[in-house]
Amino acid sequence: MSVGIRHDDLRRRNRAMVISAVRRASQPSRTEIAATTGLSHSTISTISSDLIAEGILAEAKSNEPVSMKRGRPQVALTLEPRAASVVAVVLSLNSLSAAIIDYAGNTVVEETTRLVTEHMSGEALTDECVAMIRRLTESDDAAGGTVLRIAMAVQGITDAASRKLLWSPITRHDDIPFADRLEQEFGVPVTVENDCNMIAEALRWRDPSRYRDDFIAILLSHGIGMGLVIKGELFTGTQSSGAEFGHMIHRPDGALCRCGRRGCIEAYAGNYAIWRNARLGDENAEPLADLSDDDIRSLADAARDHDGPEREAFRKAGEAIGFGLGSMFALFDPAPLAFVGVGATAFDLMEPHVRAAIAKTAGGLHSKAISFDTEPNEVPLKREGAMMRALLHVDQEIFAAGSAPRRADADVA
Amino acid sequence: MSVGIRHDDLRRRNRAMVISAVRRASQPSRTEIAATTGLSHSTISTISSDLIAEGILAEAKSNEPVSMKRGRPQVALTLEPRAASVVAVVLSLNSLSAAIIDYAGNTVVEETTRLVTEHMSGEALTDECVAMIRRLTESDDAAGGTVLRIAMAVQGITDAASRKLLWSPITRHDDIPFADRLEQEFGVPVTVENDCNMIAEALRWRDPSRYRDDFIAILLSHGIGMGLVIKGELFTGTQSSGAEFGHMIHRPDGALCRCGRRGCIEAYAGNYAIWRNARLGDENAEPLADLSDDDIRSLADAARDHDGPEREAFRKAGEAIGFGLGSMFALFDPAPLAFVGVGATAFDLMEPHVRAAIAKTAGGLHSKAISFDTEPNEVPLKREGAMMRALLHVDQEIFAAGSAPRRADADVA
DNA sequence: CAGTATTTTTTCGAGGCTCGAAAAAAAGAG
DNA sequence: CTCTTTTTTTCGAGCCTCGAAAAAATACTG
Repeated sequence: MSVGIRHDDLRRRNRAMVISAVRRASQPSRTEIAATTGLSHSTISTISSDLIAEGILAEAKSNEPVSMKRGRPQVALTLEPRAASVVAVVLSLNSLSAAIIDYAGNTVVEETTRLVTEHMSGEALTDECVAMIRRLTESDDAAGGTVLRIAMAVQGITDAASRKLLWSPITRHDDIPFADRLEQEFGVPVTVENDCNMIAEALRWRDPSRYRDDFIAILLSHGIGMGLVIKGELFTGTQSSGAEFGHMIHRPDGALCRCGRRGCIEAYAGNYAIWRNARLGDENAEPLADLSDDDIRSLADAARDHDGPEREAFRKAGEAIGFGLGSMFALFDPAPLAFVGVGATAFDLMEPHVRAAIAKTAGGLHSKAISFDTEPNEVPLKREGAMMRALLHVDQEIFAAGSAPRRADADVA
Repeated sequence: MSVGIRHDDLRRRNRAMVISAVRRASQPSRTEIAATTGLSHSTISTISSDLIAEGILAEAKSNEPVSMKRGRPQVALTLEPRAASVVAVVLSLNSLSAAIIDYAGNTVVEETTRLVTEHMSGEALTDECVAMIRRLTESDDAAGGTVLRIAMAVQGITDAASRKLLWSPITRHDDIPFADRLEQEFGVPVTVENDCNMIAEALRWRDPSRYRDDFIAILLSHGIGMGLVIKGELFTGTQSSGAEFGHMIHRPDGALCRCGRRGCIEAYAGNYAIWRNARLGDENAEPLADLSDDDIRSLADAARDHDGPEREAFRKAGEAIGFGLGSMFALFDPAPLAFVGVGATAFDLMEPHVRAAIAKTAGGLHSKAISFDTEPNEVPLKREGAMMRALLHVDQEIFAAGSAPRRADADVA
């Protein structure tokens, strides 16, 4: 049962609200914050002056947009960049990247490397992460606030506690405890989360008007991933990161999936599946290990150019996605969709079939009204999502709790 | 954005916690409540004496279980039955029932009627509900607390705000605004919710050790319904009651479903589908309108007796359910299951096929560990669920807020 | 049977938090 | 230079929860 509310929780929650209001709005004044939170002006005044004294917020002195209004001008509040920093790590098939980000969300340093993840053990992968983070934190550019949190976005299934990678297509090894090792190395809390969930988180911040309480991000790539936001919350499994759209069953005992099972949506709509259908015409052929983005683009060009197996392969992919979405919509009603990744460049070939399939399902009543959007480049989204996760945690768990000031140089102000 | 916490919210929430602790535990003492809520003894003491003064709680004087312990004996707190009452209405195919329930959860009066819902308009159905509730509230037995809330459990899809029945198999009419009409008639808040969601709510109270944070109730009846609890919350759609397991797609463009579409799980596992497969062997035959429970039982007997079309029909049903569950488990991991309704009496015929299908899906790793339970009689569950919904609302929204005492005779104590 | 030990419940003052009202601050308008 | 308007801060009042101590109610002990 959830625990009672103590008196000091109250302050903590209201501090959290103020911080979150500042992060969300561009540069709100105290008055605006009072309006959005519903708290009184006096409370907001007290809390924000505390936060400024602690070096978490700052008054934006710089630009004068010349209010042109009578009365005392509003003072815009901002996040103090030096209040803290976080590290966002993105680990994907054959690629690792990391960045240090300041408290205001600006990237301070970053690095990206190619590595052959398929042939690496869990330990080797962790070592690479440790080494890269260490290079970044020790680089000269990494001045500013102390690192208070590290967030990883990885391809694959993570556990519900965000501590380890349970299974991933990028390596043959299971149960890689990234969080434990990284916490040990760097002495700050670490989370490991599924990359598609991070994509969803990022979309929320990129375009809050479109992606707010309910939406679906689908990653069309070698495999098929999904990040799901329902009722304003990231939807995860009870034990794992969940939302494995790609492994919902499209056709019982159907095409051979990379996961070894049969009939998964991914076995029709993953890059390898589209290539297999177009080039081999054999649903049971062993999935290819890797496939370049160009391979997919040329399949798409061929499909656009003339009728043939390529076009049919994209049709099957669209159909699988559409029926899968229809099944999901039976559970929680239709929601706006974002298709992310290379596959999004070929989405024009799939869209009519996606819609046609949805129309045959319970969600079909509104099939035409469902909004589709595409974003070919998933890499920045993954990083932004991991960054936001880390920053929000600092906001809510560390700074909202108060106590000591965190800024490296709190006495400057 | 969610609103800040004011000072009086604090009291309201903590009052809510105390009430909920009393409703949950059998007869907790103040000390136990302090332990479960984490609040201090003094706070619990203040709040509970307030609640007693307001006639919401009472000290259980009666039975002495002879604590056999040294020290001042604990005083058990109970819900004061006369603090309020609620009405629970259950509307199903050709059947309407309602009951008045006191604040402690005891049924005061009840009534059940058969009616031919299929041929009734929305207005006629509402009229029947109004008439039955009026009979109950005006009956002599209905002494006790004032009715503070009415909760309906209906077969079909309701809207997310729990105000109307959007679509139902029990009538050909759509969009029936039960809540508006009943509120107008009786002057108390009314909710209309999907019956399977109420079944899930009821299971939580019947067996909290088994069904708590994550579980699935599946109603095997003429159609297939589901009530889903994830992370301690009833899972509903964003616009509708959602969780329409029966209309997830099992086989694209497959068997003809009662809903007019093709390949839904229900079109393989609903009573009509099992009967159709067993007796007609034609998946495209128009679904029968009604089918008695005995029809299903005799199909099950035949299937147990010898191999043949009956056994095959149950196999197909089990397979459809299993693949459907597998797809769901890809989204949120496996959870304990309760199979409710007539179909549960034939579940022995389906279980191996359900498990075999799950084993072929992403949830399959733990397929043997997933617990199945059956409960043939869904009717009391629906009523209990509606009752609990109504009572919890009174707890949380009305009594937690405080202000005036609600008891009919608050000065008796 | 009286006194002691033990456990539960209540009482009471202290400390925090938010709120409303009023004051102070900071501009533009005339 | 004064008035008006709007934002922000200050200050006392009113709640709420907490810890400690007191009160209450029972079993144990000799």
